[in-house]
Amino acid sequence: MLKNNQKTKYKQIIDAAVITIAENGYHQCQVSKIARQAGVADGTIYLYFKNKEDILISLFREKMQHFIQRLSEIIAGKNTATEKLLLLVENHFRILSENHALAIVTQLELRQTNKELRLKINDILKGYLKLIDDILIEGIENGEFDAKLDIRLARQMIFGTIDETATSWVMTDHKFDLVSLAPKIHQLLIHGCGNN
Amino acid sequence: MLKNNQKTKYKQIIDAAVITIAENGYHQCQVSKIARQAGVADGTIYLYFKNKEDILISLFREKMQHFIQRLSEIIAGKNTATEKLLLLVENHFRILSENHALAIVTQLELRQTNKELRLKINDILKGYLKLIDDILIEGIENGEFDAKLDIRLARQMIFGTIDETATSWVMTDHKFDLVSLAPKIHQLLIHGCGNN
Amino acid sequence: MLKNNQKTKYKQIIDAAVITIAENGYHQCQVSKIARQAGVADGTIYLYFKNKEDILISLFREKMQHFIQRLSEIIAGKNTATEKLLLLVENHFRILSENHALAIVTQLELRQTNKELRLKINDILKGYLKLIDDILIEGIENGEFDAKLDIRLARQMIFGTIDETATSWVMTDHKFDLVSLAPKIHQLLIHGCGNN
Amino acid sequence: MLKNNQKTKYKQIIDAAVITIAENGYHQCQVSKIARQAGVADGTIYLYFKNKEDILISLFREKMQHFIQRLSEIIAGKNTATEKLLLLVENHFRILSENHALAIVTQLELRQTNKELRLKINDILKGYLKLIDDILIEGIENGEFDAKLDIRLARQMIFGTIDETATSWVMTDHKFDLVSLAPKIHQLLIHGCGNN
DNA sequence: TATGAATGAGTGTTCATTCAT
DNA sequence: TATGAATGAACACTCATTCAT
Repeated sequence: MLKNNQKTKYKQIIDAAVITIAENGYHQCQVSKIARQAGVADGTIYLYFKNKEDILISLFREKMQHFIQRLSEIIAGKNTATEKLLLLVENHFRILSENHALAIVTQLELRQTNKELRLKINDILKGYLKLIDDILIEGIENGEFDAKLDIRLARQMIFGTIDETATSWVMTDHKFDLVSLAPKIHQLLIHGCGNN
Repeated sequence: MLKNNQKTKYKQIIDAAVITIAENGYHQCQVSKIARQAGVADGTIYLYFKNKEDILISLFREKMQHFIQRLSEIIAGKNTATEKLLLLVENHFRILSENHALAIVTQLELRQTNKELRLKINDILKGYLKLIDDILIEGIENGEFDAKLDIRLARQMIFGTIDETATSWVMTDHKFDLVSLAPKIHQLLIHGCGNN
Repeated sequence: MLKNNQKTKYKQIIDAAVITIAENGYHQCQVSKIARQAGVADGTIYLYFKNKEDILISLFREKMQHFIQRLSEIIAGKNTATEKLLLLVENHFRILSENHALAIVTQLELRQTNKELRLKINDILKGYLKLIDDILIEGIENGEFDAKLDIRLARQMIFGTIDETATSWVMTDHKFDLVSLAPKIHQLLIHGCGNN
Repeated sequence: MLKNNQKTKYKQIIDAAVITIAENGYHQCQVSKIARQAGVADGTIYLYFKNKEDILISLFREKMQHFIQRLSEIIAGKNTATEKLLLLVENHFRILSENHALAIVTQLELRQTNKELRLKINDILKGYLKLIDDILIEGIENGEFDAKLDIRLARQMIFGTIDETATSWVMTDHKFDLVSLAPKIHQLLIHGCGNN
């Protein structure tokens, strides 16, 4: 019960942080603003998080867990790596489209941080990159993908392309429909620019 | 003579900023540190730049101009879009490899800024993206690239892949040789992951 | 209890400001000096005042309130405007004499401010000028004062004379006894220089 | 010729200072602004004035000299102290009315200075106060004024009243006609508020 | 657990003055 | 005389974090 209550307030603060950062930008998001949004006192924040940076890390970890969980479930049971890749791109975009505040925070605001924090974020990101790697390995093994594929580089292409497209979408204030770009992006990732 | 001297001090401050930001990180880089590194007084900075942000913008504009200039010259006169793309990737990586401090600043530190500044940076970046677009258009016109290519998405894939790889290289403290990855990246961009 | 405590710290800072400004002069009175004198941290100042200028405005408002309050009580119940005017001059001088630091601040330091702040100060001053006007009106109505008196000009004479005398006293480092000048000043204000 | 030229540039800078201070306010009036207004280089200022404060002192001395000179000439030859006092008030107001910029500078901006500078200004002011004293002495000697008049206090009343009225006029952006107030002010100074 | 008043370290920018030319 | 590029000291204010209650 107590633990449940803690969990509630912990998530409450994280959700308040997402909203506050999205609305004010990372550098205009003071701890006191998060506290006010969460409906708790400033000091209470420090009962659940070590410091401000810890809020960010926890926020990213928490959200990325759901992200990975959801994508994993969607991908699971599909037969081809090609199809899995399409679903990954499409649903990555879908999740961001469903939560603009979160999209702003992950694509823009969370990057306005120092290298140390970026390394921690990269660490959390590994779980997501593992999803891509698994698809790539499966594709190579069953002959869908090029046997000589450099997994790391292919993963960087896939993640870099998705990320660049998503950031571009956020920078233009979500002006266009992100999800509908998935098939074309997928086509590019599988076949490249070349006239094959 | 005077103009020359001014030009010199302007560049002197910009180069000092690159070094100081790379060494200290964006948020630990005080104007006074840049001044000391440049060998001028704090106040002198403000004879050449409107404010601290203006140093960053100017730095990025100045360096990106050379970047684009150099890549343009290398690409000019090549016959195929495919070859041009390879040279673009390779020399993009080469320029970063030649100047680790600049790589740190552009890949990491310059991004720790608010949206407003990011938009200004994006504006400057457009000159570079135009280079990519021109290659894509040429490739489509002479049949090297897929006629149905979405230029914007293809450009985002190319830039996203290069950028993600470069950032990854900087985040690992330039542990591997970036330039030698160019051919494989190029292969991925042209043919994708698929087993064509 | 809380309100009481707040009130205490608010006044504590104002009193520290009076002393610090009187000792150092307005332009040499840094916020940190006021904080040190008040025995609080610099940041605490900003829990009670919007900014440095707000300290000054508040200081003047707070002191002027007591000033007016005290003069009003002394004047109340006296029968003639002439007597009231004497008491006003005498007690104006008395209050300044009792608090040299405050006298320095109001006669000299508070005037070293820009027009905008001066207008705010003038606004607060209106309460005091009203006291003078009321005396003048009463004097006219009961025949003590000239029926054709221009209230505004008479008020400016009275206030100008008191103020000039007080400033002169402060500029000479309170060398002479201010209060004992009241009867002569009063005589001048009532009868003028002329040989009536 | 050279001396003439010097004189010219000296006055040129002083006049530029009056305009610049009146337009920008004392604290927004940088030496570089005065230099630009005067059409000289910043450094040139320091060939004619010791420092910024010296510009102010010199400005006040220069203008006050003309002020006193002009008032002296107007007063000279008049037969009664009463008439002289009227002419003094009237022409004091007239000179200020003729030069709004100068009025702003002397009534408002020049007072935003520290005690040290104020003492120097007071010193220059003595020449003007002497004019008043002479009128008072003459008035006492020829029986126009009260034989028991305290010269210092009477002078403070006269100057304080003129000054307060002039400042009030400047603070209201010269909304009313200052010169036409002279007779009433004069009446007040001679006869006071009383119903004589 | 929860509060919120108090803390105090940290920095971009201005501008009077100088001095080499 | 005249210039104007260069100097560098000086300061109000913010905000993450603490701790007495």
